Amino acid sequence: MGSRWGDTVILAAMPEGHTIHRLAQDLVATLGSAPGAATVQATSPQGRFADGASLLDGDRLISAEAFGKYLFCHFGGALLHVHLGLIGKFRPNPPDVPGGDTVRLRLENDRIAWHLTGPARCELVTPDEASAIVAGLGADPLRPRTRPTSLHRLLARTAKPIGATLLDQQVVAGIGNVYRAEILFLRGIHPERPSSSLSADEIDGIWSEAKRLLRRGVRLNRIVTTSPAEIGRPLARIDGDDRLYVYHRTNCRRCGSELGTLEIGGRPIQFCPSCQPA
DNA sequence: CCATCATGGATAT
DNA sequence: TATCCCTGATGGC
Repeated sequence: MGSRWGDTVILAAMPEGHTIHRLAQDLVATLGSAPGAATVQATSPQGRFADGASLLDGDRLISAEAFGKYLFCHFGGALLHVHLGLIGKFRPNPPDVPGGDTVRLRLENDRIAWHLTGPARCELVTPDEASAIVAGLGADPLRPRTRPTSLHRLLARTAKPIGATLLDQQVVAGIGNVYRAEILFLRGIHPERPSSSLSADEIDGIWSEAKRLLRRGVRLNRIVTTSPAEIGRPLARIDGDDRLYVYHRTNCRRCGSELGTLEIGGRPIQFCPSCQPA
């Protein structure tokens, strides 16, 4: 269930790039400081980020930004880096909800309390350390004015399957296991195709599809890749089994064919043998 | 109650 | 390639 914040229901979103970009927006909107606005109280109910939290306590959140799945929160006097990993969550609560013993970091003002649980990373970093993290990432389709130039170059250079390179954050940042499967489905590309065999048009297609789907993910705060026309319902009302074409399904949502499953890039991917011929 | 699994990634071998 | 790390929903007993 989502928690309610104003008119917006904020769902417990799943951590691919859209989740992190949406978090950056929501954190600034709810905790961010207009000049003279209230400061943030920071604690670590779990205790594992006690030093960092005490350093942030009483500071102001100036801005927050996402690069792929990496989140950076710029406070007045410190820079917080958060990576949710597979199971991490950063959830909004009413301010009277206390943090439980799994809450690594609690950021609170008079209106809201954000609870960070299960992060792969929660640390204070220097600007140089943050730059080094960002420098190691491929192009992020959710970043403004970003072009797929490096994507073309990196794919041309490797015969590794496209299903593997799309998961590699050094090649393209923000795509995870769900979007990988859905993007390749929508572009009709078999996941085992060697990256270097893709045409320029196919790479541009992957890029624009990623941009479209991830942007939609930010807007909805969840992953929906099916089209309203195909499902026969408005986007906001597409849910459950109808949200995806192939990921974690046994049959193709479009043509009904039995899906294949392969382990590529160390993780399982479903594909439609009919819609994505080899 | 317990085991399993998940939309991720760093680190060891 | 294998192992480990975090949490919590789920399903089997």
